Amino acid sequence: EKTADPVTGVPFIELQPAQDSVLPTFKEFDFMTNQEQTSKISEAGWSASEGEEYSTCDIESIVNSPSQSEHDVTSSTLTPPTSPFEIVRGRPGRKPSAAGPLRPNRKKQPPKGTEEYVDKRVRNNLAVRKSRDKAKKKQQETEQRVHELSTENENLQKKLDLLTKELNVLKSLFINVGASLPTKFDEIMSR
Amino acid sequence: EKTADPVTGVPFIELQPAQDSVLPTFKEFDFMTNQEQTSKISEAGWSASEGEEYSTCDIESIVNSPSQSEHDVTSSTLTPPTSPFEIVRGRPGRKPSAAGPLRPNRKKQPPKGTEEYVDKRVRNNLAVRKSRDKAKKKQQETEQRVHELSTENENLQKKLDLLTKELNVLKSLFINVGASLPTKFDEIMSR
DNA sequence: GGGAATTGCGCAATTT
DNA sequence: AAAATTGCGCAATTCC
Repeated sequence: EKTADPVTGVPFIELQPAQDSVLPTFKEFDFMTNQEQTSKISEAGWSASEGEEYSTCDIESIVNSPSQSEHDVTSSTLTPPTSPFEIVRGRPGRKPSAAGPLRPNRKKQPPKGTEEYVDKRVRNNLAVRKSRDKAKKKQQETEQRVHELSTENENLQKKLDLLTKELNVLKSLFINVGASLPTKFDEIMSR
Repeated sequence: EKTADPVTGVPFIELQPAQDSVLPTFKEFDFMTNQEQTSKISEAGWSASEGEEYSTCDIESIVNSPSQSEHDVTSSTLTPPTSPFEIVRGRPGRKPSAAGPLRPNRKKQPPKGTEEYVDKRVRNNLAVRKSRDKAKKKQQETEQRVHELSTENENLQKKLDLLTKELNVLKSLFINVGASLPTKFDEIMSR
């Protein structure tokens, strides 16, 4: 029986199955095909409806945890962690997104020899490049925005300083002339 | 003979070898090992000293060019393009950085079986992850900064509006009382 | 010179 | 279903 990921060498972690669960263990589940996983899931009466959010595990904390039993599962949005599936994704591989739900709807990947496969790869590679260019552009624009806002801020601050100074001067002049106006002033300002 | 990259399917471009060159053609060079490339280079009496900058080609323009002979080689900083090595990098692969120089000083990569190789890969993979985490963190901080600056900006603008209003009121009051102060005012403000 | 840090790229799992 | 994202590893390059 395998005890570590054949590719990365990261050791598998022993996880406790959910109580009274008919669900397979982490390792068992992980070595199933998508189809097998899916049927196991429905067999267990467990399903994810659209919009539901499930908790995921923090892979790093599992891998780095001195005690293998402490696998800090983050709190879920709607459903408390009740199934080992929620930590299945702790296996080395794609890390789930922030609140990545586990949706047992993986599609079978096309066979590696097929023309379909090649087509898909080519298209995906184009999409990946596009997406990354976009992200890069966004990053640059965000930094540009910071510069613009900083400049604008400085200018506003300068104007503010100037106005404050003017106002103080005017007020002191009022005092010199006579403090008879503050009442009127407040009245006017309140409009 | 191969006419396209086996992986990406991007067609290879026919390039003209440098005049009187003992250098191999693009395709020949591209299929050499690093070591073979290096010896070919020194064999041709071509070398890059520290600090020299060489021109590189614009891969996109080559690939997208309707005419395969127009491979827009960017102008070099110190050395005009005189060798096909400068466009060797037009092959699908790592795109040279902005002014990416071509330095024929590639180190021989450790053999794939070696323990040294594995060590290197492991270390590099760690470094890559670290670097990407850092970049991601930076991006988030930049966006956070935009938020902060925007908020600050709004607040400053509000203050500014208020002060402006106050100032206008005070000034109109002055006018009501008598226009004798503007002179003094300017005098005071000029300090 | 040499190891760590970057970066373009492709793969495949996932999300949208 | 197709396109967009995203974690990850490789290898070339750059940085220090």
